Amino acid sequence: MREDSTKHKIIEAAGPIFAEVGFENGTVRDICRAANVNVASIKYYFGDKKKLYLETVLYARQSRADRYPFPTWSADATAESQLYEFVSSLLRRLTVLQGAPWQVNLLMRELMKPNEACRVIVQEYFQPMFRGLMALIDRLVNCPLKEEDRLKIGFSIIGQCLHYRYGTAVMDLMVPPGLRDSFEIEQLADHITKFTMRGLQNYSEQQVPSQGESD
Amino acid sequence: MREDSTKHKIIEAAGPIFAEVGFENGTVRDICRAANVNVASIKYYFGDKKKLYLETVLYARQSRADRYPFPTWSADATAESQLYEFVSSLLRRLTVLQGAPWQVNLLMRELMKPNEACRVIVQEYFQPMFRGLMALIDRLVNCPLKEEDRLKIGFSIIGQCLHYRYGTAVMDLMVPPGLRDSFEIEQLADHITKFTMRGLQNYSEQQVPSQGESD
DNA sequence: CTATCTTTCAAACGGATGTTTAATAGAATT
DNA sequence: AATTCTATTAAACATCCGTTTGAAAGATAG
Repeated sequence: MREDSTKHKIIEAAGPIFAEVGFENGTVRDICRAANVNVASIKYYFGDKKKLYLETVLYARQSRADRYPFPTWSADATAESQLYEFVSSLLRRLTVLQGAPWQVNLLMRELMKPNEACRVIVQEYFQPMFRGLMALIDRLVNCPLKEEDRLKIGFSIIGQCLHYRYGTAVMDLMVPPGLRDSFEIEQLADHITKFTMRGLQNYSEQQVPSQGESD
Repeated sequence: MREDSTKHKIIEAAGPIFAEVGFENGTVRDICRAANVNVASIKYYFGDKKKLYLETVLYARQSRADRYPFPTWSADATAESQLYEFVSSLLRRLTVLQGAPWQVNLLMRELMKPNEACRVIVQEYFQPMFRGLMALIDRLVNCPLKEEDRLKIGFSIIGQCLHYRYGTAVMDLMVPPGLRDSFEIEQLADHITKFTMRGLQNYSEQQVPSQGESD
């Protein structure tokens, strides 16, 4: 698709708008004004607003995948340094604490309130990342894992990261201004890595006594 | 407020609608049809749609606080059993893995995309819970903590829990049907508790060697 | 009963939305 | 040059939105 084609201009204008206010609240008039095209162009090129949204979401996924093909870990790196790399790159992708590019916001919006594009995104975008993480977990743990435990550990890692995106508003009210310096991406990744490493270190060797076990 | 008053009927009808589709997409006509009242009632009782939304959010907060005042831990329980109690009650509050009542969904929506009601909710609903968690963390860790570390640990715990609500759509596609039995609240709470306990156990005694530290 | 206040109602207002039309301009083809 | 296809345009259409109106119905008090 040519960079200056009308279709491309519309998608590039629709992306940030849909990402910020969602499908319903993004009006075709706003989009067309931002793209400097006539309103009728949407019917002409996409059929209707819904199809424009779908193409915009898939375009966002594609352009993110192009820019971040997939983190390739150097084979000789330690498993822990790979975990750190995974966590920090995930935080960076979500551009936690910064304004995220519209592609990320649009994909997150789609994942949280799934439309038709969600399945495609999960399969092509999320699952490969998650499989990489699961393989990494196997390398981090000193014993074979049950599938369900692998999943839960993966969710624990991802949950720690995603919370810094979901809970932005809450965090702003919880973290005193004087401590903001301690919540940069590197330090968050460092904390999450260490927290997770300890959580996994003696995963099977020594079970912590737990009350949840017996009742 | 009387149970059958018009005002009460409107709020009870507005709650589920706003919770499901948000403020902008919830129409006063839909709400009034659901409540079996005339559209003009909204102006009469609330002034306008915005004020109705605000009152509905605060009503949701109040009714949740009434139902779940705050978990009172028995003083003689071990810190770990208190952590398990905290985690499982949080999961249960969010009614992870179930359809949540509209009050929860509305509050979550408000926390993620804050309007004016957000500050009140954070202050009256979230901060007390979080303070309780931080005090619990102090009891779990065998050394004095820096404030920023306390916060990060708290976010790690809460992040693990909240991910099971945020990521519902993703999880449904990630967890094979055969493994669903392993993802009941008790087992999730058990995993998160153990994972966290290990993450904290030797928090200061022995630092895991980390690559994130030196670069 | 009368008068006053509160509550409900159908209808309409002004504006915004997604969509469609019919005409026009430009490029490509014959 | 004449024709055909593509692309763009301003304007209109039908619908929905939040809000408002003015009158009717109901309750309350004198």
